[in-house]
Amino acid sequence: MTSAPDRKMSISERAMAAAQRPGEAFAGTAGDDAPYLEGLNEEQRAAVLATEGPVLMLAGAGTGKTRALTTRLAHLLNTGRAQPWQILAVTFTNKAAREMKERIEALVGAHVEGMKWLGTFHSIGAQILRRHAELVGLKSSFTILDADDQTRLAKQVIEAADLDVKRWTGRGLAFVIDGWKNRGLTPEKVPENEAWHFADGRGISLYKAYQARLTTLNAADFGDLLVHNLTIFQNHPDVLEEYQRRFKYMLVDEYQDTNVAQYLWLRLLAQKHKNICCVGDDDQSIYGWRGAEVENILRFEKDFPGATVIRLERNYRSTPSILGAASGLIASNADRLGKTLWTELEEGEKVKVRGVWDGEEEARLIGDDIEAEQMKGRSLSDMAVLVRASFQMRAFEERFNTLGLGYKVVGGPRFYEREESRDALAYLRLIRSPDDDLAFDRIVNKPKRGLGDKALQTLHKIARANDMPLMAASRLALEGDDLAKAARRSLLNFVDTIDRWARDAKDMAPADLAELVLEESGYIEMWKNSKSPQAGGKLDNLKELIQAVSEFDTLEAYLDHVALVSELSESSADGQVWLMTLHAAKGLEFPVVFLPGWEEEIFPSKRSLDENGNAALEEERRLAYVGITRAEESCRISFAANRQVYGRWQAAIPSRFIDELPEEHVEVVSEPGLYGNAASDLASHSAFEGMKLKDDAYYDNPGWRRARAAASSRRAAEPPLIEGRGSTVSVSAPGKSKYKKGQRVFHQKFGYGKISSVEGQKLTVDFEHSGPKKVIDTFVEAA
DNA sequence: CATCCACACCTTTTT
DNA sequence: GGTGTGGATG
Repeated sequence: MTSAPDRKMSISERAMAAAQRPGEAFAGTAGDDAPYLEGLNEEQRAAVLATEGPVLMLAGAGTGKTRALTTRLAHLLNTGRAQPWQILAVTFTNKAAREMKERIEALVGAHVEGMKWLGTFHSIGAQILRRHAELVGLKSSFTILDADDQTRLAKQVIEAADLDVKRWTGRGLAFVIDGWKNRGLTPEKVPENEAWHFADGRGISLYKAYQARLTTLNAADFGDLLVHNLTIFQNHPDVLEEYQRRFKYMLVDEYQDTNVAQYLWLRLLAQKHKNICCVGDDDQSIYGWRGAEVENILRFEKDFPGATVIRLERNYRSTPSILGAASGLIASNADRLGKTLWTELEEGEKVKVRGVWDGEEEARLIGDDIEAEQMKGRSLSDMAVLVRASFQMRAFEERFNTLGLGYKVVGGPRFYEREESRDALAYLRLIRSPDDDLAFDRIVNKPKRGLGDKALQTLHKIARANDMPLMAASRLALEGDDLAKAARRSLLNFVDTIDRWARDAKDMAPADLAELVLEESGYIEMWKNSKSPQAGGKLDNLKELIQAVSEFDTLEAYLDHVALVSELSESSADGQVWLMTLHAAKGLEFPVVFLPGWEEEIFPSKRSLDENGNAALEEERRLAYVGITRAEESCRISFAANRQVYGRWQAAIPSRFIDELPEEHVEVVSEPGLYGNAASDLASHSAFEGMKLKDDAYYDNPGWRRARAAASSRRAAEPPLIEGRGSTVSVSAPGKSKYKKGQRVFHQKFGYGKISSVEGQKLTVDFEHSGPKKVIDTFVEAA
């Protein structure tokens, strides 16, 4: 059980925490009746007490997973089974790591400080790599590259290989390399036949070149943090053994999201003590696109014979309606371990499904709902709007702004991805690691120092000829006479200044250094003189950045933090509605949850389906499951008939996921006639009988009347149910269309077109002006 | 070196 | 629809 970012511990948890005076807890008397075990259910308790040997904890949504998990850690510490630094606890996200830390702290107090090995895979991987960097040809001061740096570097590699940069993008190469790294593959280990994944068979050699560049730059990308670990463990058994011995107990959260590299890493480390506890929920695996392998969790028992499997199925979060809807939906997935969530909570309101005319109306109605809830005394921070993709957020932000509703976007544009942040960081990076060419390139002439293209080209040439970093090449260039006089003076000044800062850095607080650098470099001056309207904001951000640095003791710690965390700490928000993607919402819960945009092509995402077919569809469905199960009391799904994408109007049809919701847990509040006979058919359904037709004055326009007319002319034509599991909601109504392939039709928004295929009531029409689109037949008329 | 314009790409999700 | 990049131009 986890909670919204700003939610406090429950009262019982606080009581437990208070009862647990840190010092006394370590007296060693804690046994099976320790106070912190109170209030756990049988399965949770089993998960805490099964300390020895491999354990797989299958924890459904809202079943008190985090509580079981943190109690387990507290138990290990309290019973003296392990010292804080002998426990490896890995999570997938920084948010999860932070939360776990806080909750353990509440249980065992300051002892959490000793838990040096609690963190994300990447941060722990980085820690280990710093200690043994030289074993893979790096210095321990190596820079961690973010996605942007990675792409630039990949692009440089492609350019150096004389390939067409238009055809083979840096992003593309970075993507392929990432895929290999996710599977734990160094260039040597990539199967030959996969060279074709990029640039007509040159994939592997480009990967090699890319790695060589990284070594020269003394840098590691995200994937390297783990792959280098694997290389070190495999080539240096003594190092591996050191860690195997150290980690007496291991704990892995969100195991369903681990990729192959992470899996190998865990397996190597667990070999000695085998006390590994993996927690996960196969139904919440939503990171397949990033290399996560659900198989890892599905085959745990094979990997660790004799594993104890514990299922947490009692849900403390949601009402039976919400659970029922979610369970019914996820039942359509074939590839799952399967579990049955149950709850003792009261029935509560049904999951509401609402169809609306367009995205604007959707945002307006959700805004209204939020205000209505607020009137009833509900706090804004108890409500969340969860979207599939971030571009969907804009409609809501605009609406909330007009209403004056406070909202908080989680995971929006990232602070450290902004231009000024990256520039400032580049200065700091170059000071710490002079080999960091990406940083050098970024700031050598920013602000302008008269080191233009000409000078830079010369430097790059020298660097390439001698296979050295740009900083070293600069020194060399200053000895030779390849540079123009002005450039030479300027470069000398630049190099000297960097050197001086590097000396200063040794005995200076990092925040002071940052301030000094930004001032002396003229960087702040540059923005002050800028006429750009954003300059003010940028200066503010720079101040904020310096403020952030001041929370760290060393420059290193700060730079690592930035690379691995990439967000400023979330300030808690009362009086603000949450707005975030479904991915960002995993692990959170809210009394009221809005799930807009449930339309084919958006959710499930077309792009995802195009790339990965059925596997992707199942992942999208799990994402829907995650969304619904975030809700405690009220869950409101909506879809629009029309939506603007890229500024073009698109007809949309309701998501197949809506059809898959079990009818008995759902209440449909679609505007009547919206989907032609679909909605009216629903009205004839037992569950929806007597549904009041709303006054439709609002919809009194020609297009609408046409749609209505078409709808009523075919009322009760076809049964609305998709066959299969008896009672499911059907909104997209696969009835039979009166239109035929090849027929010419007119559509209110798209104009004239010819039908290219008919599938139930869904037509694919080749419109003369807007190209092929899928539309519901009630929206067109014969032309 | 600054500014303009054409164009491509975008709208999946993140360490 | 907006934004960001890269090339051409003054």
